[in-house]
Amino acid sequence: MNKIQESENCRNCNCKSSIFRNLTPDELEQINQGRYTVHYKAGEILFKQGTPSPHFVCLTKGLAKLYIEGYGKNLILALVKPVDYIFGPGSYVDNRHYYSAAAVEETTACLVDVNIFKRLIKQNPDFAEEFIRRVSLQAIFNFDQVVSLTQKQMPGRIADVLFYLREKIYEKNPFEITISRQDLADLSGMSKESSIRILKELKEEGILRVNGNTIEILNEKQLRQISQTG
Amino acid sequence: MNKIQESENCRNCNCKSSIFRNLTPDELEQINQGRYTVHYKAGEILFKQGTPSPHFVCLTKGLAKLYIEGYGKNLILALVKPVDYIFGPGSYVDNRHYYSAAAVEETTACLVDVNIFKRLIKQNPDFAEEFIRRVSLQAIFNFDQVVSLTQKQMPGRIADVLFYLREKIYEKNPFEITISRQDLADLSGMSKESSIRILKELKEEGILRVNGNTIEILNEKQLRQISQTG
DNA sequence: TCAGGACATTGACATTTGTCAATAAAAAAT
DNA sequence: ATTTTTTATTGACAAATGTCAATGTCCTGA
Repeated sequence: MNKIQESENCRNCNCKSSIFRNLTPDELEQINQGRYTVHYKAGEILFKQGTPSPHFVCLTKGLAKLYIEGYGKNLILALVKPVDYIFGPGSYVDNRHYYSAAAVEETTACLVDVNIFKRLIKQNPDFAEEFIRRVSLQAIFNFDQVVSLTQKQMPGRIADVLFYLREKIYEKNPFEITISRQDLADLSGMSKESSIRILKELKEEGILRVNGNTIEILNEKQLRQISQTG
Repeated sequence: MNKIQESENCRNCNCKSSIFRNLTPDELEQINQGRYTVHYKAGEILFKQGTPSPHFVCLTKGLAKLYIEGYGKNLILALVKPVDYIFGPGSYVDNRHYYSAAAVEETTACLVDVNIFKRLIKQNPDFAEEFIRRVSLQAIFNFDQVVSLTQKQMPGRIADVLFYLREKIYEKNPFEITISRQDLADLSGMSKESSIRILKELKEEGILRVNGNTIEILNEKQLRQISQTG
């Protein structure tokens, strides 16, 4: 479907995360040495919150969700699609995962030894700076999310999630979601019944077209308005 | 009141953040060159969300709150006390602040030119690694916070904030809060009326002693229980 | 094809939480 | 000391949201 293609070797691979752009061929070769590829079926868990975190994970195919297992409910922090990576804060603290990750679709990932990654961070200042920049972007994204979750009412939260799905994940409109209604709820901090109801209301108001898992944003302006109003 | 004391010079200063422990005397001198001290009265704003972010800010006295100005409400992300620093993610993205900071008490801070800080990050890999470690700790803290805010009911959220205040900010019990009830509400994502009511209920149940701004956790076990139950 | 299971949908209802208005208390200013 | 202003408190009520139970739909495997 697109030009992304795996390679035997990180040097020639065109499905590596752009975070690696500052690495020399030799450094890429070091990454390659400590790397292996894994396939996951939809629903399979990549790693569980609380377990050791020995890998930098780079998604080359599919879709994964990152979620915190809270008190009865889950909170989905983000969806990750190719070519992006998963590298949680625990790697620099206590080598534990602070969230779980699961494949939403059939997924392929490259795992890289975390120590190699950290060694390169210390060796290559440009790489380190790029890494810090990405961690910062992540933090900014999280700020938006926490404001949405704590200060907006349900329609506003659903609106934000729909924009996120359209702009960052599926990148088209209409888009066919591969996540469940429960996932939609876990992304927007509400019960699945509520997420279904809000979706239905937005449909009845003509703001969305919803047909099973196909969603189209019909009235972007009004949805944007709902996102703002809370 | 304590042994913390400012100095003319970062090298001899014993109120510098421990993040600087990996710097050489020469590097500390570089920090010192681009540094100046500022005093703030209670309530004064250190910087506003959206404005340029030219400084690494290190608190040497007082207490500050970091808060996102959302839709009508504020969300307090953290309180910062000496000797700790404020350095938001915008510095590595677009040089803008993504949250505001205001003095809660009479406060003193050292401001350091952000470019000097970033230069040292690139020069000194140990310093860079320590910085990444701290950013990671921050992220982990934020995870706990977002779970509390999105998955717990009001008593659980207040319980979490009370533990935070006792363990991380005032570091004693009983403790006298210097933040308002509105701030308490902004920390726990609710209206100030609700924060007052929950405090009252916890008092009536004998879990807290509340007298004006003095709070004592009387039944830690039960409060812990409330935090867990949601 | 059919049975079983997972996911989606809906309605009724209880609970949680916010809003508004009134009052009290405390702090700041004159 | 007194007024003014801010902050804290309380109660009544409305709105938002979750829970539970029933039902429908879709998909999978025998």
